[in-house]
Amino acid sequence: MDSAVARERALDAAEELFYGRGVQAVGMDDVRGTSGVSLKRLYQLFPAKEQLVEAYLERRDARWRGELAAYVERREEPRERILAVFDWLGGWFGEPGFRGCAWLNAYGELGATSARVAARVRTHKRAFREYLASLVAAAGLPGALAGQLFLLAEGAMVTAGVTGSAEPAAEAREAARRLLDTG
Amino acid sequence: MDSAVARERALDAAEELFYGRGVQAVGMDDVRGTSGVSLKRLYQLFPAKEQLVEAYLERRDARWRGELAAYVERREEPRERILAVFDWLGGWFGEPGFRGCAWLNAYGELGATSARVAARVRTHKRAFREYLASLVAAAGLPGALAGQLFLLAEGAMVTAGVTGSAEPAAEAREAARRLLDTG
DNA sequence: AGCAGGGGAGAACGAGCGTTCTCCACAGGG
DNA sequence: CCCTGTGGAGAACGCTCGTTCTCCCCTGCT
Repeated sequence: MDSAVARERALDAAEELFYGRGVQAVGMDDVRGTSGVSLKRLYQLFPAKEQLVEAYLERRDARWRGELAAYVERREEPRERILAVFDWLGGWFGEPGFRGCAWLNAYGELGATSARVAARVRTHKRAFREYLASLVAAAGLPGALAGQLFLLAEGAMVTAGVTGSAEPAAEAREAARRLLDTG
Repeated sequence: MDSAVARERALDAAEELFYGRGVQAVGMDDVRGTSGVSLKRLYQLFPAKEQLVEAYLERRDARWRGELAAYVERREEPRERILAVFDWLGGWFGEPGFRGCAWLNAYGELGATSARVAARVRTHKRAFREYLASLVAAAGLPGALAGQLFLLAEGAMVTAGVTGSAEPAAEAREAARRLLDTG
């Protein structure tokens, strides 16, 4: 098996297991069993579990933001684009296997013990916030709105994760709509 | 040492350590060292670590909501009371040693593996949401506002926890004010 | 054919930690 | 003064898990 293929399989397994059960509940041996990549190979590709966690978060970050942006860009109107963020969140929350925001979960588990993971979570959140800011700017709305929309989105993610309901996305969307209409 | 005193000392130590470093990063031996309560006593009072975690969350829940309510009730005007929630959050975020919402942190660490802890987190969040709903109702505002304010508060907590800044409280307050003014 | 080396399977190692056990000091009642 | 039992200190046990090591197969080159 090619190294690149092994790496993808390892990351596929890591993502499925880490996101589904939590990082600490998953051992390297579980990753080996699910991925079919031997321990020796795993440790060649990722010298320690922490680096596998980082790679998992990094790859998921790219995909998550890419899918969000692709969804949003299907709308033409700048204000509609902003609201589309919450529609997309609602779709995500409703997916089978949704277990909250991967980055917040990782931060809760490892933020206190792994500075590298904590930094990666902050990077992801900053990027998401800046993306919202770019949508707000494109709509000609005041910059302060971006932070408020960000808080609504974060609150929706965390609440959907804890309660297992997709409803928070609709609530956040409605709040966002009212903030937009009075901005 | 009286049993009741030992229990309080154990919970004091558990709270300080679990909140400050995360539950999994703290061993029962650390709790013993900090509290001065012997392991034998600890296991008499709390037959397993999970129950110590539950007791920690329960006691903190009572205090957290009590302090919030006491702060809010110093305001007379119903709308001021709602905004006071965000002022109180800002004060909390700025306290030394603030490390995010204890319940969300515990959920991130243990939600996937301990159903009892997960249930206790949901209970706490439901109680907070219902408290907001009571403030909204007392102000004669539409019930849907409560969920939106809740999302802002949750988003502020999680963002303050990850970034270490108290700023999200002010942002959430401003968003809440605008939602109130157009409600 | 012989051999060097990369890779897989899984045992082994070592640390951490939840939980229990051993041993001892000491207080209180006969 | 002895006996009983409660409690503390800390060793011990058992398990999990991250990481490494051993052994062997198989491939590809000479």
